[in-house]
Amino acid sequence: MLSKKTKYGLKALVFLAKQDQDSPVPIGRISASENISQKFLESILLDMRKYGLLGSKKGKTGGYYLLKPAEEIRMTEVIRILEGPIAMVPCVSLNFYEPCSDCKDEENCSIRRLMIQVRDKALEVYRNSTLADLLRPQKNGLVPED
Amino acid sequence: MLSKKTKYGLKALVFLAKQDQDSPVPIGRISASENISQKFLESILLDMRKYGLLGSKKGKTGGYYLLKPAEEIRMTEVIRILEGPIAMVPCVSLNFYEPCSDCKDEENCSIRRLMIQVRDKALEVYRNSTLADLLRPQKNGLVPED
DNA sequence: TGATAATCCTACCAGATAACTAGGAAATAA
DNA sequence: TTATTTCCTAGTTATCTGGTAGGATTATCA
Repeated sequence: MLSKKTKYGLKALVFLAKQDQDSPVPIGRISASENISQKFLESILLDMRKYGLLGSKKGKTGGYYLLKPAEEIRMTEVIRILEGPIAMVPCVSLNFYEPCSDCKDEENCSIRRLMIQVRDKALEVYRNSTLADLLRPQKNGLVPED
Repeated sequence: MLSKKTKYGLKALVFLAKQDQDSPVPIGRISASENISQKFLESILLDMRKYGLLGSKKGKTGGYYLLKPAEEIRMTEVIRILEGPIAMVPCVSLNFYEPCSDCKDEENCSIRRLMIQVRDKALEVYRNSTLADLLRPQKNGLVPED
């Protein structure tokens, strides 16, 4: 499940991308518009700044702003900063790898093989979508049969 | 992240599929072989039985066994029983749908659109693999560049 | 220069969930 | 009838999530 942190972070990014890029947007405006606890959002934005996704300006006319055009902000980057690993199992994560304590034969682990497939498919999606793609208003896809 | 419950459950299924299908396997044998707390595994197997994945037999020669051949046990089914929704967001789940409390316009939610793509890709993987596929010993796939 | 309005930083807290544990009832085979 | 299993309910403990509190720091502007 996607954490609220990730959800809020994504919403904030979308909001920022829609704003005038020449002046920073204060937290209060984002939290009010998106119905997010200001203090919680504060910590999320701070995080995104720390990892180079956002810039910030202190003081009276301060706030947050995108450091790159929305077209260049890939979802792989965003998800990893906000949610952590894209993989479902640490032993399959590319950026947050950790061996399983119990697993003896990683190479031939059946669960691992399945989870690698899932990871690769998710990566495919995230790699091919940028913040700019999230902005385009358009109908959601149809649901599959199962 | 995959819960330990799911991991253990999958391991147990794989173990069961490898055994002689004519006699039930007691929990103790599975937990010992797979290094899982017996009591915890007990509750997991009970769950899988409840949802029709496993059969059980009480008493002295009792234990658990698969109700279907491994080829017919799809991962969609297994994951949903053990882990719950496959989707990352309830408002996108096919089997565990729930609307977002905050979301005003579900049809045009940008996060939702992204998450539908991810869900569909994951479904694709799970739908195309059965318990039998997990049994085949074979090398894990190569890692992609990013 | 001082009031104001913003980010920055550390720490804390409450509720939920995950991962297990305890103990015994019910069933079944030998 | 005894040993061995599943079945069931109800705990317990540890970790994580979401949210708060309070103040230090920085920058604008009157």
